[in-house]
Amino acid sequence: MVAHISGTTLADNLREKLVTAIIDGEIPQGTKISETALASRYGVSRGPLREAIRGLEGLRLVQRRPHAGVRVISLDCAELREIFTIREALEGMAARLACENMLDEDICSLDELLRLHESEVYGSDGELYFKQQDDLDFHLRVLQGSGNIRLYKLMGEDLYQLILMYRRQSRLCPARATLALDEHKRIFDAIQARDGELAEILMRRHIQGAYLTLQHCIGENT
Amino acid sequence: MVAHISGTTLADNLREKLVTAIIDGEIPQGTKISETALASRYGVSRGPLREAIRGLEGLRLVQRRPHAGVRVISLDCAELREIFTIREALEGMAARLACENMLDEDICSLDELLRLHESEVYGSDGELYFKQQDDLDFHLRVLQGSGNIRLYKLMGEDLYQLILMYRRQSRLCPARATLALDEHKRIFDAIQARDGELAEILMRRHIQGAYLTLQHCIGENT
DNA sequence: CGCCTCAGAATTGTCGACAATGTTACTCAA
DNA sequence: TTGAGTAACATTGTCGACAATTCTGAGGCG
Repeated sequence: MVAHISGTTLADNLREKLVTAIIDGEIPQGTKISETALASRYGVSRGPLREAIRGLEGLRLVQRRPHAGVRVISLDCAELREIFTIREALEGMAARLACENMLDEDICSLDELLRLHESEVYGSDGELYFKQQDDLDFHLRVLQGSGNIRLYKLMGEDLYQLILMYRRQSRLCPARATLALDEHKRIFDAIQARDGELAEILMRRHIQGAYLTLQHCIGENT
Repeated sequence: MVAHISGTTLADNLREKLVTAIIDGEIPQGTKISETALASRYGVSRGPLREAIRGLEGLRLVQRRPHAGVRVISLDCAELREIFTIREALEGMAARLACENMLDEDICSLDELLRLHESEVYGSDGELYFKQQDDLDFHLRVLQGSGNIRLYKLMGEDLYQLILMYRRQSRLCPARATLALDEHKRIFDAIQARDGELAEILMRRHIQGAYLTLQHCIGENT
């Protein structure tokens, strides 16, 4: 009983599954992917599988050498730094743009989101995973508010996959919930005041801070 | 007599060919791509072709609807603006990073490149096309000098394809050669002085200026 | 003991055929 | 005349088999 979701394709479904499998570490970093093995595992032929892998290649989740197979990328600290640097540039710009382009109603909605986050942080205090989702939500909202669709897709669909991969696979210790929320609020204030310059600076600092704690965390764990 | 370049693959070759075909406008914007037609045209089966198309999809050069075919994206002004905004953020960051990470010998090499460009600009004065290649060279050098490999690939391999597509397909009129060269030189000075803050600002202004002239040009031609 | 050579095996790349879906054009009734 | 319904067609998606290339390891030579 194959669950054929209409309007989609085996290769597309498979790509999504593989993305989450890699992000969750189900397929470990550095693993060489065997086409035949994966194909039989997911019950598809090698055709769709190969197309799905081409998609992963576009996301730079795997590296491919012709005639020699693909392997899942392995995340080292240098690459984490690279990704966060790119993120700093892009999300800083997104914050700046959001000041110009975000609709008043979207700003109100973002305000509500922050209040929700606040209640969660100060309400119960064992919500590490939730915190991550909240953080993601806020950043995605800002990206969306920038009005730059390509920017939104580039960050939200491509780079965030890698960041999630880091977060999931390095059991991390973000005692940063209240601090991050506070920074979010100040970024929001800048957006509400339509102060693009300030919003960009604050966002960049926020991401730098996130990187430092994450790096510190990894340094302790490895 | 098929020219099988060893160490590569039909799908990869085909992807490159299709990229240049799209960039050069050989396959017009908005065209619906027929798999069978393209496959027979390039003398390959539909398998490699489909994989190549997956690659194009990753570059966002084509859009795909399941079971309904892919079509080449069509470039409008809004998207041009989006791309240049992203470029501004990323290359600004690249310039900042280059100040920290660029080796002295690479800086010397960049200096030589600029002198070469200067001689070309003031030597013969009918070199519009050359100017574009020079501009590209400079920016790629800075990106490479940032030391951020992912940033370099993201701009150099992905986004620049789209920018080239604009440049090629809108017969443009860059009487900006000397101005751009001057800006390049000032950016170089900042890099040489290891002044990241200034280099980022100058690079961002430079790209904003390039966008304005390009936009102005398109506005006149359409 | 180390290194090179060279089959054999395993894996990747390519192809043609079949199945599933979307599109189009025609018929017929309101 | 126009609109819905439907049947034929065209296109995309999937599969299994074959070809080409790389990897592995056993054997021999220095």
